[in-house]
Amino acid sequence: MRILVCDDEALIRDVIKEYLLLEHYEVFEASNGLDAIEIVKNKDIDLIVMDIMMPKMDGYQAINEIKKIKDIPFIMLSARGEEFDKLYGFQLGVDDYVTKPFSPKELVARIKAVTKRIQNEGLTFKYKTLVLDDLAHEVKIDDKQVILTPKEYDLLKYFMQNKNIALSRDTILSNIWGYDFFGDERTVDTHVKTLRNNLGKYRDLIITVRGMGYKFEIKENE
Amino acid sequence: MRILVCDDEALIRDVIKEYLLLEHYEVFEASNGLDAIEIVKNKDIDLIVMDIMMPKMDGYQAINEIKKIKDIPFIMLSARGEEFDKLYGFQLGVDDYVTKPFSPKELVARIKAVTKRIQNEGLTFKYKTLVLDDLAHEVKIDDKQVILTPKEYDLLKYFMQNKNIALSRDTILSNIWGYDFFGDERTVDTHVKTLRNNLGKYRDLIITVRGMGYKFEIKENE
DNA sequence: ATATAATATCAAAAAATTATGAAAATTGCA
DNA sequence: TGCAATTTTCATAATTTTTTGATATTATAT
Repeated sequence: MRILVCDDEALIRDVIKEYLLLEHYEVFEASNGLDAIEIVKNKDIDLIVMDIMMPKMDGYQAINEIKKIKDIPFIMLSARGEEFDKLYGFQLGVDDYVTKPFSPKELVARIKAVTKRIQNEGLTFKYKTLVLDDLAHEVKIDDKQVILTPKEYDLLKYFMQNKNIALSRDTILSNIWGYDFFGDERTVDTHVKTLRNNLGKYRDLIITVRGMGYKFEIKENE
Repeated sequence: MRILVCDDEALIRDVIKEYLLLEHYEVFEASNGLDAIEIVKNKDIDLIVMDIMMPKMDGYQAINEIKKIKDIPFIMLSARGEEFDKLYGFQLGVDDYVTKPFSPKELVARIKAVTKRIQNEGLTFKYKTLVLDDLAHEVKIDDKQVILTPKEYDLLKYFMQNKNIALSRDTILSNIWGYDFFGDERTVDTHVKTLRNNLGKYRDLIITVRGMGYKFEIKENE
């Protein structure tokens, strides 16, 4: 997974780079939009971390140019207080954004989330006649489509990606709701309930692990 | 899990402490970097919450010194508006940081996230056909799942982690129930009983050490 | 062998956890 | 904006687990 970090401050680039290297990403650096475009042309970049405020060509312009070349996911860095209108007005194609000052861990978590999304893009998860087609974003049982709400869909996908692993409510929350969800843990229970109801004969695949959380359990030899 | 909170403001320390105690962390306090170093030397601290701005020795210096002694995860507290450069120039190895004013809930959530990473997870313990798979949070004997209650599971895991070591009821209680359990020591006996029953042919692995406690004894050469 | 101390067992009470249903809040969209 | 769908919260029911305390059993020293 190759990541391009574009920021005019070398210090920030370095810090981000250090953290990403720890996670075994391949990291490229650019100090301005023009350099970034050059790198995108020559390297097979999977994700770009782009600062908005930069001399010469700002982050928005750079993204515009890059989008013409290749469709790459972006995470934007913005200084606190930068106009949110502009931020929101732009967001076609921006996958996430992070406000400075940010915690390195937060940035890495978001990058991970996006890259994970990329890696699982279009994957299909199956168990017997239960099929989750992520590209079509639909779920079928016995070849018949099952209508799920967005959260139910995310939850099922997360379960299928992590089959046979006991997942705490906390883990589920931070992976599906985001690390910054500070609501009630019981929320998970409710969604498990509705998801189970929608899974019909497969409802028992979601096992309650008392004192722990839930587990999507499938016996491999069937 | 032992946490050291280092901040020159007693009020802030107290608030953090209150919240952490609710989560059953053991909390130590230091009002300056020097004290923090002393505590790290003498107590087995698992995580440090460190304010950056402090008199005498600031948070950065303290971290530098502590890192020489022991590699402990840090969460930094920084006042909003503290120089961005300084913040980023330093914190390789800082696991997260939180900007003041922060919500206690947020801080606790971040602490939880870091401590969770620390704890050994996903391990598998085996003895002959007795297998404890911690990731799946399940126990099997002869490839057949054995249903255990949470306490039984924790107890078995603890035994398997400490095989061939005689463990007093007191030690077992403080490790599985927590240091703040004020109940009867006989409680352990009851759980040992039910665990033995569930272990079937392996029930004799748990040996009673009269006048002392219990021991999970396995002969390595079998 | 017997007394004594420690452990094992048991079942009922207490506590904790999860499931569920419904209301309230939020979000997304026409 | 207002409607419909979704998400979240919250109270209560259902279930499971934990603890307690009484009694039985076992081990040990004399």
